[in-house]
Amino acid sequence: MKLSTKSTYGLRAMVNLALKYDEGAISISDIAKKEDISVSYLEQLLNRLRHKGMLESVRGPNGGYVLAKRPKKITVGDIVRVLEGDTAPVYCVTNQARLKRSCRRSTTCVAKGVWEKLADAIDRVLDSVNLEDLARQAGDEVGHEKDISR
Amino acid sequence: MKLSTKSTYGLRAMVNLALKYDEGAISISDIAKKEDISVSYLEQLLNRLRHKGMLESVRGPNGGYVLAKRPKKITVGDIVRVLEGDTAPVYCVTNQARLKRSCRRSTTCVAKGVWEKLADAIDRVLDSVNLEDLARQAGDEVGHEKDISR
DNA sequence: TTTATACTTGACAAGAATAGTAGGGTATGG
DNA sequence: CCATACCCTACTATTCTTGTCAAGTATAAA
Repeated sequence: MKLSTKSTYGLRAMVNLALKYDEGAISISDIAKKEDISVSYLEQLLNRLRHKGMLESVRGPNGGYVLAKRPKKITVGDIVRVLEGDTAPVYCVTNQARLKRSCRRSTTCVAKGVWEKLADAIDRVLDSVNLEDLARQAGDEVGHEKDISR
Repeated sequence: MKLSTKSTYGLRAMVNLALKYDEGAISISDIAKKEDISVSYLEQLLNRLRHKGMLESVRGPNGGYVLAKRPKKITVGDIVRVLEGDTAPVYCVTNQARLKRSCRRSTTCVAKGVWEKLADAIDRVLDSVNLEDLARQAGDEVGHEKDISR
């Protein structure tokens, strides 16, 4: 019942991009360095996000990635669903037909109700937070650090 | 972000035991047969639940397992925590000191807030349902089937 | 036009976790 | 005393995770 590093790294990368949304393309290596993530691994994650329409890429020198939508329009849930494949805690309650595996055991169906409630709660939380929220928080942190330093 | 079969099998087994809470010990093989789970595998799960004080065992002929507490006193969360080890979606927000791994990345801390909200939501759902609830549901299902069959 | 930069893609691989199997040992009711 | 059923440990096959590596392609700038 753990999120993989795909989601946690991916979210961190996306927050970085949200913080620099108005500054043009940011390169993978910049993010990788700042977040201490392997460049090759991060490449895979960002590419996947690009294919799903959350990022746009610019090739060549000074290239990099840019959010494809405004930070407010991208939720944590969007990112996790792309990178984790699915947010459902068990396959029988996923809403992605491709992954769905039904079960015909009688008491499993009793359990199913709990898993459905759980899946709803998870989605509700993940979709309640967007990149703008997180970027603002990150910005506040920086401001706070400055206050302390004087 | 998936629960393992440990939790799903374990919960199904526990619901079976809740349904027969007043009928003395139920053997592993009975449950295994009914739920179509390997006996050896189920043994491991029930033993672990016993060590954590959720089950009591009776050895010898007519032996088996009995819930150690009233069904109402055992939540789905209790079972998942025993079998899954932990319900937290990432290690940095677990409340089990043994598993905790902290991170010192700046933007990770931004993400941490989301993971904490998620961990809370998960626990809230899992602890809101107990075995009595599920047993009652299972009982209703049976009654409903009977109604249909006449 | 050349070159360095940076994204693109696919294959591969070590390590951990999952989902079991196997096979002995121990207690106990009949 | 013996069949039943729990008890315990070790082992294994498979899958998933977490990367690495190599060989591209596109493009801005010199």
